[in-house]
Amino acid sequence: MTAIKETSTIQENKRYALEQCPVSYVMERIGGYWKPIILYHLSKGDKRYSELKRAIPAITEKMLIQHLKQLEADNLVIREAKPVVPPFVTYRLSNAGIGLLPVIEAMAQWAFQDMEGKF
Amino acid sequence: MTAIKETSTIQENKRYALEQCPVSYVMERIGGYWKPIILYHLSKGDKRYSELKRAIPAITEKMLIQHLKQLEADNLVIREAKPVVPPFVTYRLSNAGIGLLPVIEAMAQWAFQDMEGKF
DNA sequence: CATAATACATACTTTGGGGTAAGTACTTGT
DNA sequence: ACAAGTACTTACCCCAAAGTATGTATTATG
Repeated sequence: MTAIKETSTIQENKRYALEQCPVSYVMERIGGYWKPIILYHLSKGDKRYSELKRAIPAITEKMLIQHLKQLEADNLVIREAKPVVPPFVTYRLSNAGIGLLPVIEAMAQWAFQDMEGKF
Repeated sequence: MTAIKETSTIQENKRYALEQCPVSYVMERIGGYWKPIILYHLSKGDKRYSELKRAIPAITEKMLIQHLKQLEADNLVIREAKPVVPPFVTYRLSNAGIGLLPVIEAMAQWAFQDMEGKF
C-alpha cells in the first residue's frame, strides 16, 4: 500500500485541496482509474471478489484488492467474509457509499449527455 | 503539456475505463489536484487569470494555465481575451461546464455530510 | 499426488502527473 | 531607466500510482 512521504509538496497541496474544496475531498476517495468502475459495479448490487474480477477483465488482482482495501478503509464499501473454504467474500456499499449514489448518477447523466453532444 | 506514450497499458486501461464507465468519463475531465478547485471557483462566477491565481495561492502558474488549457480543450471552460495591454483574460464555465454544476453540488453535499460524520 | 478454485500478498519496474525555476512580451507609473 | 503587472511558456526533475510477475493457504476432486 505504498508508503507516503509526508514532507513532499504534493502532499501539502493535497491537504490544501481537501480543506479548500469539497470536490477535491470527494475525488480523493473515488479518484484513480479503477475506483469509479468498482463503485459503479457495486452500485448495481453486492458482488463477490471473483465477480468483480470477471466484471472488470482489464483490472489486475493487485489493483482490485488494493482499491477494495482503500475503499474499505475510507468507509465506502463493506467487506464480508464467510469463514469457509474456498473463501467466500462479498463487497457492498456502506452507508457513505450509498450516499454517493446521487453523485454517481449525476455524473452518469452528464456523461451520457456529453457523449451525445448535448452541450 | 507532457507527451504521452500511446502504447502503454495505462493508456489502454484509461480508454477501457472511459468506454465502460460514465463515472470514469467524468473523472477524466475533472480529475487531478487542481481542476476541481478551479471549477469550484469558476462555479461561483467568471474570473480573470490573475483572480484565480490569487484565489488559489498554492497553485503554480504552470499548473494553473495547464489545467485551464485542458479544461478549455475539454469544452468545460471558455477563455475570453481582450486584445489590450496589459492582457485581460477571463475564464468562465461553458454549457458543458454549467451542466456539471449538479455533479459539483452533489459532491459538495456528500463531502460536508461525510466531514460531519453523518454516515 | 496433483490440479483447480478462491482471495489475497509482495517484490520489483515503469511512467506520467505534478513541482521548480526561469524567461518572454508589452505597457504604464515613478 | 527601471520596476511592476499581466498572461503566459519552456526546460528539467521527482515520486507515487499503476503495472508485471510470482507466491501463499486451504480444501475438494479426479
